[in-house]
Amino acid sequence: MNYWLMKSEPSTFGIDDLARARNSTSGWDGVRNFQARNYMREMKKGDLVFFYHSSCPVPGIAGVAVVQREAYPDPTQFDSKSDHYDAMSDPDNPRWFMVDVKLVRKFDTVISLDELRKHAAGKLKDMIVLKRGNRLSVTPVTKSEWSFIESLV
DNA sequence: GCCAACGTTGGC
DNA sequence: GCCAACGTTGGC
Repeated sequence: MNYWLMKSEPSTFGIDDLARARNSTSGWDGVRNFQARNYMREMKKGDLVFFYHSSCPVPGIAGVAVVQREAYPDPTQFDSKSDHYDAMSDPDNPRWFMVDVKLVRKFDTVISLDELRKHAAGKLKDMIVLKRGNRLSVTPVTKSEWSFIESLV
């Protein structure tokens, strides 16, 4: 089993939106970055995901979700009315993929980016999301990083 | 294949 | 709203 971190802006889709979704499950559409897409295609059902809130008053990890459905073509790429429409994508060879995730638990308080940074020289020294200039919206998390962060909850 | 220009992300 | 950092595009 593998571990991941996925970013979303809570003003668009936050952990509370996932909690309100049918079966607490939602598709994670709209990813338009090749590296992030490639990571999503590696995801297996049952993999665990940190749900990260970005571009908000307290950026950080808001809870845990689980991969419920493995990668499949993101329909928004073919919807000319969607913000995520991609005229270059061929329906016979789609560019963009998405997964479905189900909420496992919302943390009582967000593990803030500030708090994570306190460990940036220690246990979390290789964590991608703490690297300078990182913008990748889907990143792998190691087992040791995962366990350590869970211990901060 | 290089690289400048541009658009986007995301913390502050 | 600013701006550093980065990915992508497109001219050459």
